[in-house]
Amino acid sequence: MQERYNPKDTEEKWQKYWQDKELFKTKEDTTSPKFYCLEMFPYPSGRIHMGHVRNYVIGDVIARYKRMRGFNVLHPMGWDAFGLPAENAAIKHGTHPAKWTYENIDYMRGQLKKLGLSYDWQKEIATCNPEYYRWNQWFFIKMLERGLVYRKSSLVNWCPSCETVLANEQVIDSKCWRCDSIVAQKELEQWFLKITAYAEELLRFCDTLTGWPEKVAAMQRNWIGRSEGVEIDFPVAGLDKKIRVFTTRQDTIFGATFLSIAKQHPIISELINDKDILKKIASLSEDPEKKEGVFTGLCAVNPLTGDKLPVWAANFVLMQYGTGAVMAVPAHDQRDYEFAIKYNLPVKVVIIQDSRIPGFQDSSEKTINPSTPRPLDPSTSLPTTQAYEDDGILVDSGGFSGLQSKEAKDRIAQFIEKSNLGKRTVNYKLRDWGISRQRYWGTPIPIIYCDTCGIVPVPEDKLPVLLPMDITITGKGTNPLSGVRDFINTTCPKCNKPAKRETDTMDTFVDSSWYFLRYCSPHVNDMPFNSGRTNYYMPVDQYIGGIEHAVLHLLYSRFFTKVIRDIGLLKADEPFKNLLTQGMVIKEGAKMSKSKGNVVDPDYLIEKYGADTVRLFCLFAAPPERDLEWSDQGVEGAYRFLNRVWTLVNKGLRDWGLGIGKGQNTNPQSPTPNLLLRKTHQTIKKVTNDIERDYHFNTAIASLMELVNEAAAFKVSSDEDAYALNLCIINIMLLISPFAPHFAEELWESIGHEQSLLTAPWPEWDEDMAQEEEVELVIQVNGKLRGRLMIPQGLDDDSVKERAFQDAKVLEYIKDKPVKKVLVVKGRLVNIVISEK
RNA sequence: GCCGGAGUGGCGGAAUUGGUAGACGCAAGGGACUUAAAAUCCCUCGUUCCAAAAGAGCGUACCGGUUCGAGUCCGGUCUCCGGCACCA
Repeated sequence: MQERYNPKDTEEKWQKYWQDKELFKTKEDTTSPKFYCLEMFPYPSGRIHMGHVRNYVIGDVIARYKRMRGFNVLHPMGWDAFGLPAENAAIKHGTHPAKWTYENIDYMRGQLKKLGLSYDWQKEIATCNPEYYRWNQWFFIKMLERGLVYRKSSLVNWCPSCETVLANEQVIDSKCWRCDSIVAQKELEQWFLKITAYAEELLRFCDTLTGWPEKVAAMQRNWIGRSEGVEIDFPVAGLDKKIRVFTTRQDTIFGATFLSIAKQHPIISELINDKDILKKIASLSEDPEKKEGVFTGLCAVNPLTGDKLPVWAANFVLMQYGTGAVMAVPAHDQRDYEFAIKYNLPVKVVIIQDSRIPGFQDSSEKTINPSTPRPLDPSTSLPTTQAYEDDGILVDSGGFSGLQSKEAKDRIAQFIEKSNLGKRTVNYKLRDWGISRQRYWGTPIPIIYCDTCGIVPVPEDKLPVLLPMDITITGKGTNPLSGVRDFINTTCPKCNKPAKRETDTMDTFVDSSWYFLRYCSPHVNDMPFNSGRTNYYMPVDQYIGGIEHAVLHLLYSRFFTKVIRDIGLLKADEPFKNLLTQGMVIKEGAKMSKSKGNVVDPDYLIEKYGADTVRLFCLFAAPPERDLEWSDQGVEGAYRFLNRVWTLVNKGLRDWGLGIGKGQNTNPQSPTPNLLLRKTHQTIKKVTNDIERDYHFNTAIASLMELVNEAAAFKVSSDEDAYALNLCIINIMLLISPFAPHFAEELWESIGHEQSLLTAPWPEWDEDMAQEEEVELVIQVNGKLRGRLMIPQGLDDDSVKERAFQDAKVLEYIKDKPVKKVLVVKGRLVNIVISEK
């Protein structure tokens, strides 16, 4: 063993060893308990960053730990390899996207290997490989057969910089998720996946995701956005036409004073001829801050009151949600209220506050502003400046007056259904997933357009539709594929006449929606995956990745899993049993980014300190779910720690013959076990429990540091001492191995092992050995700490009290004051309660 | 506005079931070794009172409550972070 710790040599040596001996190869048996450990695969952008390092190190520790615990671990890695940056690089540097992508993959694979990550590289996949993306096409056709795919023209989110469409989930704050450009709206023909068909199940199963952070499940529920209400028909006055509205507040229907409809509502083009009005409607503001409307000239009839209500086109009514029309109740909806004030429309109060409703507060002293007509404050009957949106008691509502909102909702819904005026409905905010992308570097959508037969899917046996490699990408104009004649021109599979191919490619989120299934059997060619093997490994036991995919990738994957289950290939209902969303790596309080100039280069760090130091720092500086503040000095600290362990082992080898089987426990029945031995057992227990308890590696490593500190201070003066220290150091090696694997292997070998440490089981602790014989007892007087003393473990309460009352300092506090009560918490403290006077 | 989460030394963070607040590490200060420096090792390190020690007081964003006892539980307030937001 070398005198000095030399990470570079050590790490290269063991990486080669692991590879040569195929130690990370997945076992093909399906009898032992399995553990599927998965980290979100990266986009091959060129080089890995610290966020990747943290993500993959966390996963690697879990995989290594579970292997030592005897699980059959599947721990794969691959590449989310289709995507726009490859095309941008092609435009900028004149390379082919495929070449650029595969070169990046090669470089990044090397980087991951240098981190000592224990992947089974034989399971590696890249989504841009035809062997992979043909199954995207296959799933697309299967979904088409099941009615889960359709094509329609609609307003879509258009990113002018990426020159492509984005799904709703991919628009963040009106900006493109990838490049932050402001997203525009554009009318386009698109292919959609009917994720809404699974809205109810996706929502319901959120409750079963107990291994997920509550936050992520909440975000998904929020995104799906279920709301119950009724659809009601409002006849158009004087015409045989109806406007159907959706509302969740049917209890306020008697307070409706007008209707608001979306400016794209079909009734506008159908019934309105006045060019002036049409023009005004068309030029309504797009700004969501400003409420604007135009009176259409139409009137509708409230089916419950018979009142005539003016119909307004309003810019804040969304055509995509509900029916594109709403009944406006300004007294009880803030938006309608503001709109009514602006256009001088009537306000009618039909709900008043109910003192029986929890949260009711009597507010009799309200400021009165009599200048403009306002609805009445429901509790004071005085004018107010806001709509009253809470539940309450119905007034002025015909036969429903006097009911509470909750009951009124039910009764009015019943009445509407019975009278054939409408029906109860459920609406979701979730919309179908538009997957067409007007780009080259993605999966071709397997569709053919035939003048005779129309839209024809490519037959299964003609898959894959290969992405042509012979292209030029200019970045100007349309999709590069539309210029490739050999690709576009084909024959119709039905009638054999000349036909054209679809030139759009799929959203790359399709690729990542099922890759975790492919990993289970990445080399099968007749199916997307082997069901037997996949059913054995699925669901993923631990999934690890960034919170940014809380809705996007995680929702799409859940959807795909359910569809594939319904196709009959999979048993699992949900893909990811446990989810860990790791925090960001930040420096100087901000996310690392090139523009801020605060990036840390993993290659440089590995070169300088070695991968084990980088791994250890990432794990020690914060628990995995929290943000990690990068600290160069913290890295030094991790490096120092490894050096201290190295020195400890070196000294042992030199001074007292550290090695396998060194020393005998000369007195195994000794009534006072060696203190170092006890600390060793306590540390095994602590490290194991910290890993099992939400992967709190930071405290696990802290306790290892404590043990190392004690071992370093320990003086060997007998055979028993040597035995204890020997056992302690061997356990340090085992316990540190998931965190700093090369380092542990090197030490393991240095004490005489011929087999890799990877074949060793995780150590177990002996509860008796870990037990303290004496514990420190804290004595409190009236809850304040007044003394400490050592007592034997398990001393009975009466003796504990007796000893507490022998403590001189404690007696001084008590003096002659009467003792009211004495409380004993076993093994911890005594609290003596006395009267103050 | 609604829904999550957080607030503890100079810093990152511990405190697992209501029971010794500040483990472990970083930084800082002092010392040893050295011609010197680096590395390494040892000591100090929440704050106030006191020359110091001993000791005592205060202290987990703020106010209050429950309890023998609260960083932890309850009610309210403030601040910060994340998500959603004309979704009828």
